[in-house]
Amino acid sequence: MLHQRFGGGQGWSGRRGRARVRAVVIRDARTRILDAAEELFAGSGYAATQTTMIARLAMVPRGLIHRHFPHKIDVLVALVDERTYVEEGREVDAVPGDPAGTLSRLARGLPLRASPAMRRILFREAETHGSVKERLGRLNGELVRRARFALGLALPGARGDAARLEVAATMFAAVLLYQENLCQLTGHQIDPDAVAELIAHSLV
Amino acid sequence: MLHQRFGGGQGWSGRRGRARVRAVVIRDARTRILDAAEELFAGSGYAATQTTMIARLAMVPRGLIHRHFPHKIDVLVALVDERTYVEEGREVDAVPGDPAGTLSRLARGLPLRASPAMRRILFREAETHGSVKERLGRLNGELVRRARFALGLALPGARGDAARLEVAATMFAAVLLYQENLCQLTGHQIDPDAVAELIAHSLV
Amino acid sequence: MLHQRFGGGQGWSGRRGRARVRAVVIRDARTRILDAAEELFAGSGYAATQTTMIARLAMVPRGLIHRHFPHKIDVLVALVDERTYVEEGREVDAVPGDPAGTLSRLARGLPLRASPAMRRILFREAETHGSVKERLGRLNGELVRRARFALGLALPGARGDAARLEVAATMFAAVLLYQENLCQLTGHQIDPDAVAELIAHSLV
Amino acid sequence: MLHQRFGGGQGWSGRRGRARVRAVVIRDARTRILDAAEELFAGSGYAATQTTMIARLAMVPRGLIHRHFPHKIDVLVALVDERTYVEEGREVDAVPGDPAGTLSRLARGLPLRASPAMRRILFREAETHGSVKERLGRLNGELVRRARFALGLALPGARGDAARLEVAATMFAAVLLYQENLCQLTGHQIDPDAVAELIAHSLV
DNA sequence: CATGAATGAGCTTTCATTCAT
DNA sequence: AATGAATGAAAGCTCATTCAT
Repeated sequence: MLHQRFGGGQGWSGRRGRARVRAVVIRDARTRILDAAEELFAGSGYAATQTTMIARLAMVPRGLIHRHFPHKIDVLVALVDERTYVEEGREVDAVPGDPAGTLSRLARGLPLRASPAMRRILFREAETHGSVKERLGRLNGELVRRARFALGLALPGARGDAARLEVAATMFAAVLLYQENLCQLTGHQIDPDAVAELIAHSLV
Repeated sequence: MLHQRFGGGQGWSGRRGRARVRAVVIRDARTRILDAAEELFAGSGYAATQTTMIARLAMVPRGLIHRHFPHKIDVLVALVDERTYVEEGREVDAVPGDPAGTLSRLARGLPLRASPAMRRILFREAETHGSVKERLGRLNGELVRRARFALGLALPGARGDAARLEVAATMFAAVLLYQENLCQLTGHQIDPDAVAELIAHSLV
Repeated sequence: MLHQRFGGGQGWSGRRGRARVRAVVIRDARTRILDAAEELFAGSGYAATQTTMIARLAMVPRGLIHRHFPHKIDVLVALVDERTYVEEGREVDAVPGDPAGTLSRLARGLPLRASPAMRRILFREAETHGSVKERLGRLNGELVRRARFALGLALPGARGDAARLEVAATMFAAVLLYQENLCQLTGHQIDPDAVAELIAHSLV
Repeated sequence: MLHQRFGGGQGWSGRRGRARVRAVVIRDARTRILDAAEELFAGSGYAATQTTMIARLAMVPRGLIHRHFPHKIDVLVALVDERTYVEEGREVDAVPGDPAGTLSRLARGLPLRASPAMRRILFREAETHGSVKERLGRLNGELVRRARFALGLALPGARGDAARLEVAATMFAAVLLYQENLCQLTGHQIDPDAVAELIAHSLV
């Protein structure tokens, strides 16, 4: 499993010598804990995952989890904080006259940095903790906003009226976000490019 | 909350007089338990919902839950068994040349009988118990199958190639099924008719 | 299973007509409850036997048990009261010079009326309720007393001293009482006649 | 209460210093739990003894019991495993011509290492768990086998025929095993030496 | 900082007992 | 008197959290 992570947030960067070594060790344990939690939360859900299981999978003693994360919920919060990221200001690479390509690039350059597992956690645990729901809302909003904007640029003639464009943007965001869930739960794989092409075609 | 239910399965039908009264009382308690569980499972998830909460919301003593459902998981299984229903053999009301209308009718006459809450439960707890996942899989499969079939009938000229039609059917099923989740989690309402219209348009 | 019972204690004997019929029905249910309890208490012990199991085996509704026996312990007490019986005053059929035959007859004409199951219950549940322990004590005492007396008569010359005779009587009582337990638990069948013969022989 | 224990199984043997101290503490808690359970199971029976009572008597918190013994039955199994021991291969110290002394030595060097309480538990809970019954069967079998063998050696002339010798061996085993039960339940003390002397005498 | 035994609140579940019919 | 649904106290067990080492 390879995760994109953004800002470990512990600020060990400047340390030197022995301290650094120890820091690395600690960071490793913390990372392993989060890795394990990510896998287990995505698989069985937050409530059904015991800290014991996390410790076992992370190969750390149980007490160490509570040293890094005083309460169980802090593990989830840390995952959401550190392993999902919505790039809100990024440029949309829209090409006028090519809505399909524009959406495809949007799908690839998704302003969401999150592993498939994290996306499942986001949805599954949206009610569990406010920060998860807030993050998910921001994410979906940004996706819709960007899809709307990109389609507006790609379709200068505005063939599709505003309402239809809104539906297209919403659907696009929904399918991209739920992609992993759909695949996992129903077995149906969804190709973002095909979705982009289909939605683009509906607006021409 | 108003649920469509299909065969309470108690077989009281022929009873009369006093026996009937008793039956009603029993059914009420059982129904209240399922009502409460449906609401709570949908809101907080199965694992995070204690039987005590169900009992309180249903206004029944705790022991009564286990009289009707020996184990907690049996409540979930009963909900899925009795409150979701996939009509597998139903006719598709397809009109050639009118794919949008055909999909709209399909969306309205969805072969899924399940409250919004039940749909959330289906997704959320798909991993919790085999029967939930199986039901969800059957449901999605039937939806895709019917959408595919309806679109084939509605578009006799087969303008869209098979692959695109498949994507359209899959997306249609996904959006319909996830509808509630999307609305709840992201706040974006999705109108099935608009989706039908968009997808139909993409295939013409 | 056929039990010897002594004094049903309900005093239905004199009733007539409808009352009698009803009495018979009641007594049947009560008897079936005790039969079932006897079998289950002997097999699994008092504490591990649920009243539900008794009701099921007796084929009576659960509520009926508590009509006849307000508390669960009352079933055990009734069993001990009605289905074990120590005839304290009975004559000992002793033949001088034939200690083996005397003991054999004593074993056969045991002043204990109790099914094998009841004997197991007596031992197993001796600590559970005072009345059970008291009954077991009385029973053993009577057996020892009679064996002692019988051997005294059968061995007029008093070849064995008093101490040895006491040991013989105690052993004889013990083996007779524990017989069922030993057989059930260890699989070793014990023949009372052989025991009588052996003990008699040891005293000659 | 002093127990002979055989292989505590913790493997602390090689530890030193602080680790050793901790080991002692742990072992103490576990031992106290088993001590308490032994006392309570012997007194009230397994089913009627709550884990709470064990915890109170052992002066440990309730959760600690389940840390050492995940399920209640595991406490019983551990007791039987660790606190009863049947020495199956031991030599029988038989002296030809002295059956009484031979049996006495056999009674004293009983191939069962178990406290009086454990012996009561063995009998009382033989039906509760397979491992208990198996242990009891092995024990009785070994006792009978040894008594038979010892008597065969002690009585070279084989005055008693095989059948009588078998009865003698069985009785000897039964009385030795049930000794505690008899004493506790009936108040009659049984002296193994007297039993040995009596049985030996019956075979001469 | 690291460890895992210790702790107890709180969960599911059981079941004797009650009670309306 | 008969019935079985209802009731809740109490059991076994789980597991997040604490804490001594």
